[in-house]
Amino acid sequence: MGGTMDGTKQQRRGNTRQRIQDVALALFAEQGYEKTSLREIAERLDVTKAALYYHFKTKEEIIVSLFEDLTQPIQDLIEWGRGQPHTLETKQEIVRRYSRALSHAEPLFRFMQENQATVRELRIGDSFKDRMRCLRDILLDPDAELVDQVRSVSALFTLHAGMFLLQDLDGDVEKKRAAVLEVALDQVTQAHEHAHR
Amino acid sequence: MGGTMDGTKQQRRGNTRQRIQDVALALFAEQGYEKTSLREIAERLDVTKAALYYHFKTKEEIIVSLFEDLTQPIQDLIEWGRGQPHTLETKQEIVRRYSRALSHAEPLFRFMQENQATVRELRIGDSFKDRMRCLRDILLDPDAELVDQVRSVSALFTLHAGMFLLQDLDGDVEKKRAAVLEVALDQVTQAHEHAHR
Amino acid sequence: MGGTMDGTKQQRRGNTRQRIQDVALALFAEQGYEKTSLREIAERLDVTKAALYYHFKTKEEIIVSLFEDLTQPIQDLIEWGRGQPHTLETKQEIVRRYSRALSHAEPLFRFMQENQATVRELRIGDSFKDRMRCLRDILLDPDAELVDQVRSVSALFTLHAGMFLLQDLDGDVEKKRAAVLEVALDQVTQAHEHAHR
Amino acid sequence: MGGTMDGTKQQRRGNTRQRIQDVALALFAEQGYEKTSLREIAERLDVTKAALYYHFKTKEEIIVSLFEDLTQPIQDLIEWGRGQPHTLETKQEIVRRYSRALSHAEPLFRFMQENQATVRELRIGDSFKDRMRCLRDILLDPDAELVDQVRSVSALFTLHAGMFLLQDLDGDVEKKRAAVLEVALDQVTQAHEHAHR
DNA sequence: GATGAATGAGAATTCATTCAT
DNA sequence: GATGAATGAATTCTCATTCAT
Repeated sequence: MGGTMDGTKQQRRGNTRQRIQDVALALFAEQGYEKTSLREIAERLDVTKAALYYHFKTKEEIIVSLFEDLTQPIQDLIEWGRGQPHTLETKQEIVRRYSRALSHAEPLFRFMQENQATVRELRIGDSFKDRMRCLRDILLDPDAELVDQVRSVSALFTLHAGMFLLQDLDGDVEKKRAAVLEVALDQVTQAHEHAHR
Repeated sequence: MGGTMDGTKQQRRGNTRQRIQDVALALFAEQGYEKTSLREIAERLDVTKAALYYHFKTKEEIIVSLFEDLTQPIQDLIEWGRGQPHTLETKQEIVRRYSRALSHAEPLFRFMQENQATVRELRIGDSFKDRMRCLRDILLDPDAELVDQVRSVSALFTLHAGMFLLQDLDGDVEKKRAAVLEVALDQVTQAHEHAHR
Repeated sequence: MGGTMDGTKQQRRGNTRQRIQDVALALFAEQGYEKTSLREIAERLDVTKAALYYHFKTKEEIIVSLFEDLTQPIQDLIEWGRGQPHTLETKQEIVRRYSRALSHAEPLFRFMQENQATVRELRIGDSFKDRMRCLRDILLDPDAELVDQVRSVSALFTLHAGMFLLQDLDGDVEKKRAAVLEVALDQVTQAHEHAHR
Repeated sequence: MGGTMDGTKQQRRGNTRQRIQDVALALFAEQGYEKTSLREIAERLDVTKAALYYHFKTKEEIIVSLFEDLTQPIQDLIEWGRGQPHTLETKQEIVRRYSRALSHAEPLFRFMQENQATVRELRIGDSFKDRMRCLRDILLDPDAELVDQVRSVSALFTLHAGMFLLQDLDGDVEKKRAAVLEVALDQVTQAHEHAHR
């Protein structure tokens, strides 16, 4: 009984963990981590609080699991970037791929962006900082002028902030994303060329 | 009334209100608004929680008062900007003054930056968004290309993020600030020139 | 069925019940009954909590089963004692046998000793008290002086407490046990002789 | 207003802390520490749980405060004992005074006796063990035979156990206490004389 | 013989807030 | 200008227990 041969099999039972993650991320991103109680998450899923604890040992583990699951592409990107030469092309490709990676894990990144104070206290804080530092170090020429270093970092940050900052600007989402990417590429290019003149 | 002409203005009889604000801001910026309890603030000041309530009606009022007291310069800047023509010089001056204003109220801005999720729920959320929008509208040419709009917004954001992002880059604080300012000016200039060609 | 003649008696197919009892007793004795959760027991055995419920209907049933399995020798001792005349020899033999019985079920008795408050609420509480009373009544001459009654009870208690109290006294375990036994015998003897003078 | 000139002044307000201690001790002794919830204590006092937290930072602090307040006499006794020569008279006096001290803090000691597993995990566990060791070391001749050492320790334990063990023996409480004391004195005397022959 | 998933009850603790003094 | 005492509502988390599979 149940499941039959249609595709509902995998969404019937055994998807609770996934559902918890989805709802939690939505609420964390909307209201912040501290303001979101487990009661609220449980209610939205129509399960008991204790059910959450069956799947995650603590509240923190929920956010940690989200972070780990959703930032894998960025981890991969860093791995890839490390193996490449520090050419302009590499840098541009990093920026392009990062832009794409961000857009996939958007709610998570909005959450991290908007809850830095919280994130700092959580275990993910450090992993996240590490990754940002790695990316930065790939984009940066350590002996470039300070101004160009700022330009590189600013590129990353423009990507980060882009989506959220432009929300109330009118225009098509895809176009805005493209514009943000272009500005970031520009900054990275300026920084690189200036440094290698 | 009060203050007389003797210069005791800022210490008056009992500067507790001020001290509460200072400690609260430090803690809010460090740990976030929700994670900072009134107990903690009171303990640091060596007064009771009830004493806080003599000076502020609610916890929110503390942060609101900080916001109002510390963002006056930015309010003034917006006022000034609105009266100016939309020339490149104006835009550059806005960026310069904004950079200076930010550096004065740094902890508050770090707090707002890092606790957006919280801020959104608080009364200050809207005032803050309004002001950001105003600044943006001064820097922006509404009919500029999207890319240039992004560049302008990115300038603001670079300023905002600058201080925090560059913390673990070595180098003198003042120099870093100057570099950040230069990048921001650059972006605004590019945006403007591109649009007015 | 089961057991056959091959000597596998104690490991049969699946000795889980026994393993649960062992682990539970160890944990109960170490941390107390309330502080030991079924989760902990299950984890140590590398089974699920639900598996425990296959073997025992409730948590209490685990401790009850331990009590019943491990105190059989004492039950027997009481039975035996009741059929004997109230001579000094009988009393001394009771003390000797009791000492031996205790040393076999040591962890259980330590548990009962150290968790009296808990035991009192459990079903075993009364059985235990009954048995202690029986033993006492065999050792006691009801019309002896109060002091001698105390001496008899104290003998029992010295045995009980002996092991644990002397833990941090240096010396060989067997010797300490013998010394404890000697003191207990002494008390019982004094009580008896004093009463029958 | 309030208090007038009768003696009710000090029981009106400001005795809550004391009342919490009283009720808590009664419940801890009756049901054990873990089985007694703060809700229960609060309900008996007709205050909220939060009120308990105004007076004690944690549940553990309640029991710690009881321990510290009620065992002062024993602490004093140890101090006194240390300054005395190791004569039989000293030892007997220790036993006498200890008996008296115990009878004052009876519920606490019953609690500690019956919740050793719990006590061991709490901070008081060690202080308590230390004190017992001190007392033991005053009563003990370190080079006495093992049997006599057991006898000394058994004396202490007889005192401890006395009250509780004899509860269901009929007879006047004071008389029972006297009998227990006599047995304990006897043991200490035997141990001493045997050792100094 | 056992698991995976869940529940309902309850625990300790924390918080912003109030108010008589 | 401030305190001491308290509250009510919420929070995270744990536990014994159940049951379909």
